[in-house]
Amino acid sequence: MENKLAVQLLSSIAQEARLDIFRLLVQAGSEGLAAGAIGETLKIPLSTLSFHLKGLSVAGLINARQVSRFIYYSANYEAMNGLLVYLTENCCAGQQACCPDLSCNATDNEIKSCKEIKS
Amino acid sequence: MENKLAVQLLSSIAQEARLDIFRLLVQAGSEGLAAGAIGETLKIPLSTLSFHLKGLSVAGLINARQVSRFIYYSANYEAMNGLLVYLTENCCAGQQACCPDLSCNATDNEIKSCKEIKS
DNA sequence: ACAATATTTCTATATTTATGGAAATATAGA
DNA sequence: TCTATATTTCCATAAATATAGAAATATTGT
Repeated sequence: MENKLAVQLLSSIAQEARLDIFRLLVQAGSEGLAAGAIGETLKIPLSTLSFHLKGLSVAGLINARQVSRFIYYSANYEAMNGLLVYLTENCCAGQQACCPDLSCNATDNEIKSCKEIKS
Repeated sequence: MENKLAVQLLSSIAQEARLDIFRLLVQAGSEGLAAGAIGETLKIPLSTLSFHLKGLSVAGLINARQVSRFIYYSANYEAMNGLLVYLTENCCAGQQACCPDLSCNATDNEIKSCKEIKS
């Protein structure tokens, strides 16, 4: 990831309504939610919501797919993970004692290991 | 963490210069860097740099400490970690197959376990 | 007290972003 | 084709943010 892309992603969630939208979608899972459902849940006027959904989409932090009349929006987990890694890269001069070690979650196997420990 | 605080933190790094500054400090470790050293490394005019350092400080993402004539800025790792957790909380409807499981890094012991696996 | 260094504040200007009502577009069912 | 539903685009206005030169402030050594 490079600076400009990261700024795009960060800008897209650096706003109260958009952060709420994004977190809702992160929690909703890959199926996502229709625009109307998002607006209803978060009580956001539709034109405003549409403006923000577009911002998140253009940045690349959420995906949209049309299902008949509905448009389902979902979190782009890859983009999110890339951003988190970018932010914490080479943390603490390589000692990495002070930040979550995201690289331990970077591959599927490592994620599995991490979860096994937890359970 | 709550929405408004997270937006504050995100806004503070949702800008090219400030993201560079923050990442430089994340990598520098807890000792931090003097303002002048940051400006020199990143080629940012001092008044602009000062404006951005203030933004990051007010948001709470970096700390400042004065050492004689120098002011050392350092990353606030707690704030950063809190933000990362907030973003990924309850990811994927609790299945957490799609995002780094930061909660496995949430405590020191868990971080240790995670690292042991990796090595 | 003076000079040198480190950093911030002041200032004006330029740019970007957010808001929500009203109208437009798109899809689907009767 | 008519109607209802879902979502977006248009628009004007309001507000927040970024830039960097010049001047001001703070600290230290002589």
